[in-house]
Amino acid sequence: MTAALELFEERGYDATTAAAIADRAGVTEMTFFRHFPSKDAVLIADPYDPLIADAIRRQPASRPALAAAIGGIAAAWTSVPAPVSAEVRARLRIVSRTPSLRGALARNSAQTEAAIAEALVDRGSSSSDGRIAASATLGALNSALLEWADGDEPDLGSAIDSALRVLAGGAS
Amino acid sequence: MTAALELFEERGYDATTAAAIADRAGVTEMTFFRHFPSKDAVLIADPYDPLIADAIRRQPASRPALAAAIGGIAAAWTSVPAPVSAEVRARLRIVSRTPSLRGALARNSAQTEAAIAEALVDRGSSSSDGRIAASATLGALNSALLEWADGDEPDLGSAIDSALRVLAGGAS
DNA sequence: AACAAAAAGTTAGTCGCTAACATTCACCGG
DNA sequence: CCGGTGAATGTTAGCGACTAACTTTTTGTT
Repeated sequence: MTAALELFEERGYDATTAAAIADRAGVTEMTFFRHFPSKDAVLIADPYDPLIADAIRRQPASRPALAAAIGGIAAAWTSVPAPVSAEVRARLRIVSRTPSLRGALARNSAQTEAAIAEALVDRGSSSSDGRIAASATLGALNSALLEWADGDEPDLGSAIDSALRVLAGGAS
Repeated sequence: MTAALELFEERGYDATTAAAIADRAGVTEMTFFRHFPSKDAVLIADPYDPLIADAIRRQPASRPALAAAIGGIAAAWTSVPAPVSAEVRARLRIVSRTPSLRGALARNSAQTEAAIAEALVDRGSSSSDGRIAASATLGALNSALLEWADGDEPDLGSAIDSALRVLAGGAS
């Protein structure tokens, strides 16, 4: 993973072959793929799905689906410590600079999306509404995260806040 | 394109090689890639970006970003005739049944997203808010479209309506 | 009929990724 | 200290998406 991140920084993602990563790590290409299911998995991995889903389930029942998803995500992110967010940022910065990785990010978000949708259904949304709210929320969140990663502002929380503010309809 | 859609229906997307598509079309693999930049481009192509962007620019200035994006898309889709929507549906149905294509859909949406974001900025949004609202809207829209394509209900308009209703915060 | 431009073919290669099988390594009881 | 077992790693070979460089055919026009 270290080797991969170094190379991505040096030459960019697309110009880095899996073989080169393996080489720098002193390992075979096959070994690389045994540890990571794909080249993009080095950058895109988030184990936060259950946290988010739980936080959503704890949202007040009175809130509509979109608001509940928003509130849940905001709550979940408060538990992420600063050192972790620095790492997340380094990864996302590469993603934001590499158009070909946008698809990978979305594909990865599919699981998170399903988890959110399920949590919303548990709260009483229709499955259709749940899915829609989940994908809208994640779309906004990913967009805000990428922008945060690419900019200078250190605070992850405020990046998320601005995404949620827009979703809540408060932005002109 | 016809050859590709036939094969996707018969064997599924992943099980259809580019060579097989070219073969059925009576053409070389190279020729296929000269007409389509990638295998997934056969399914995912939408020339509606300018339409949507214009419709958004025509939204009342008083509306916040998200609401304007919603209203613009709804307005733009009313101009799509029924036969076109049948074709769109056939394509999207394959996308919805093929997880590996989800990323492709998102990658393709990037252009539409940029167009929407730009239109929102023209209306006075900050570029950050514009991007966020655009990606949320497209997330919701894509999600609703995929669900529509996979279901039985013929009316595309109402699928879009439900996406917009959720975005507007009216869904529990 | 001649010719320029556009489209299609040929060949060969890169890169991501997988399968099947062989090998080395690390740890653990005897 | 030995032997053995399971995990981690290596080897080879191959598929499929895609690209590059170059040649050939087709097409439309004068």
